[in-house]
Amino acid sequence: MADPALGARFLKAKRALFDKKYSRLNKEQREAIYCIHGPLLILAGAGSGKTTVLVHRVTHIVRYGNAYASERIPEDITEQTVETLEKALSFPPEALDGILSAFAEDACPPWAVLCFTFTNKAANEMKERLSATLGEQSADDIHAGTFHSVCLRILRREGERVGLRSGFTIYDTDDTKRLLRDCLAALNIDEKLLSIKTVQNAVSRAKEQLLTVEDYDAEAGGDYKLQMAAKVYREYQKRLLENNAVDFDDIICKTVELLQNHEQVRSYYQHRYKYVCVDEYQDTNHAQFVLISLLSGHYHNVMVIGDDDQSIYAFRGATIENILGFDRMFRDTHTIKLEQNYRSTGNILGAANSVIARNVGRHRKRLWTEQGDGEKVLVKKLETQNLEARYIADEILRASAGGKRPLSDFAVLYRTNAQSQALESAFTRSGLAYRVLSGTRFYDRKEIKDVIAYLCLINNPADNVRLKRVVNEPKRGIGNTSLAAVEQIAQAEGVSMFAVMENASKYIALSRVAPNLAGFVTLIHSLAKLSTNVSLPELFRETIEQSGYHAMLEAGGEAERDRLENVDELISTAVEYEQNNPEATLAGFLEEVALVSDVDQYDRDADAVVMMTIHSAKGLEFPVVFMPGMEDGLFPGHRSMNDASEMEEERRLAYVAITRAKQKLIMTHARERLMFGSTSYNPPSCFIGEIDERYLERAEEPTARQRTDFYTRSAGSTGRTELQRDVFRPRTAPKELFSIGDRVVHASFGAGTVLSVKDMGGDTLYEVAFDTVGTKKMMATYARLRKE
DNA sequence: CACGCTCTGCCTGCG
DNA sequence: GCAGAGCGTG
Repeated sequence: MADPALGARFLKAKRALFDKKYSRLNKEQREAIYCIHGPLLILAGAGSGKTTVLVHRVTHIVRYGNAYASERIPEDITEQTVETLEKALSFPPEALDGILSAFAEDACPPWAVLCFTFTNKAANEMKERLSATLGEQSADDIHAGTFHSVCLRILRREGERVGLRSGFTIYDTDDTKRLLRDCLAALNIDEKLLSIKTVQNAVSRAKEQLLTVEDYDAEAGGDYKLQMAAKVYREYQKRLLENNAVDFDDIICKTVELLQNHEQVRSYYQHRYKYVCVDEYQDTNHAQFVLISLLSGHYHNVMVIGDDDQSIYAFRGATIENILGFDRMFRDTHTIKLEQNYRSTGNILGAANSVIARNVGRHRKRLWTEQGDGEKVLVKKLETQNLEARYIADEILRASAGGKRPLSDFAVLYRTNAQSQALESAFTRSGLAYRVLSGTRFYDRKEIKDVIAYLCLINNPADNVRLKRVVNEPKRGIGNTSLAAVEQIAQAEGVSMFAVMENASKYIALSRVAPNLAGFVTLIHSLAKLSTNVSLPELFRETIEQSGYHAMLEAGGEAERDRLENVDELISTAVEYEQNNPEATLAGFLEEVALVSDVDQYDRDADAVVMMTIHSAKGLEFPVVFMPGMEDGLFPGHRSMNDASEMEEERRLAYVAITRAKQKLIMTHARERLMFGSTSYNPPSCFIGEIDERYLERAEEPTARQRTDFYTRSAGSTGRTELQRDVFRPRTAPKELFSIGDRVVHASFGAGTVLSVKDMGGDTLYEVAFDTVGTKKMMATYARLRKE
């Protein structure tokens, strides 16, 4: 037996070495990494290095297992070994890996670690960072993915046990809507009584709560509306089954059902995954919580990380109670709070803290920083939304002029997508390069969904929802009446609509449209045949050609040009997919498309101001952040203002927005604003009032007359007053006139050549071909061009 | 069956 | 203020 004093020195040296390895992290972060057994809740405030902790912890588990906490002392330990270890303490952290690996104990194989994320983007980021620390080989074995992709993988293997037939398709929210519309029609329910949106939400909430049709029916009780919703839910599930389809919620709750009811399957996965990690835990719903509990049911090594203060998705079913009550749901939970912020200045954090402190339902946290106070948060009142937009554009031009800051330093974060309109036009006029992260995602575009629907049909002709979507797109003379007849026969005979169409001539009811139906059937047959022997891009091209979809868009001329481009873009994604997957199949492509619906829009390298909703900004950070529309009725939204829990969610949203800013935050509000076509006069947001004044700087406002003056006269009109000049004065030389062919320089676009010059209402519109950023149009007053 | 007119309702949105 | 859906007519 070794000398106890020597053993103690060994343990001390070992732990000191680990601390040294992670010396760039703070104490709480290190604690999170070392704590690998049992339930762990990490409350990670905004900007507290959440991802770093997550990645390091997984890496640590795989490399060293329980090495840090272990009390084990090697039998053969000698004075000399301990001395070597103690000496190693002076090594740089990077040089310690070799020594530390000798301490490894119960290191976990990578394939036994499961990490859940919410978005594909987060999953990819995690995989990338794990590759960087662990090496590609091990990182690839770690199962990191979205809830949906992980569950789908399980369902593809075991789905038959919960009533899914192999090759089932996935319906997105739009397909779901279409199917629900059919259900309402079949049940003779007026959409005015029970809107599609309402049932869609009801069904989705029900599934997130793991309520079956029977449960829901029972809960409806005497409530007529709920009873109707229950009927629709029942019909909807029946039809999903007929179409061999699942919706997004089914992917989760069918997996839960599978694990709950099939001991063998449950046991397999429980033993397979030794460690379960969940990112953004505040966004999980009840079904996901149950899933996590089931999967971690054997080893109980479940770690969740998140920030209750950033829970902003209650409206889509997330239950903040999951993170608030984690320690009650999992016995012997260890909780760690990460409160040191590495992102923002003191004033910005002060503002964030004072707003969020008003919420009642939260874990108490207070962000702090070692950085200085920085600049105060600027609050600026403007007269109208257009002036607000111009103010922002002007401030950005000023702050970026002469390359002081790249445009990518600036972000404009707003509550609603509609707010981007005014901003965009102001930015265009100022010649500011900008990017809008819009609400409609690539795969949500109508033209893309149409082409995909054709492809789904080739892959699975039983898919009635997709069939109905494209059967008359472009027009083929197959209207609703004929379609209804087809559907009725299909229902009566218990076959798919496509099967009825294949034999259309057999049915008297269809005699009139039979030739049209036959044309469509021939199209799908011929494409299906093609799909077996040509490449995916080739198949896509043939699909849009033969279906007449391409011709239809071309006939649309200028108006449809974007759509045409998007369709071409889809073909490019097929090319890419084939390059990445040697065994590319149509079914595989469609599956990926169903779950990967965001082509990551945000490119942080592009030199452009970025604008987006606060929701989409979660997880991002920017040196300078503008928050326009800080008005009661807009933010917080008028629907939330008389509901305490909704107000708390809006407040968390404000907290998310504020904590995106690293150095400078500017909040603006407009006295009058166009909402739904009419003018509203909104008071400044109550959230501004909740910020302690010592963190604020209120910009003084020009008088009403002066402002109106500026607004009513268009930029550069002959009647410009001194004041207007003062507000929007060009920062470079006074307006100079250029002609075609002149070489000019723009503050943010660099050098270029003037292509055209056009007089426009006293101002001049230049079209300039820049050497590096392409051709742009801009008004002289705002472009501030200089001679090269 | 297709087109055009009127009516409604509208925040945020991952898979 | 605008888009999508419902409805009536050619």
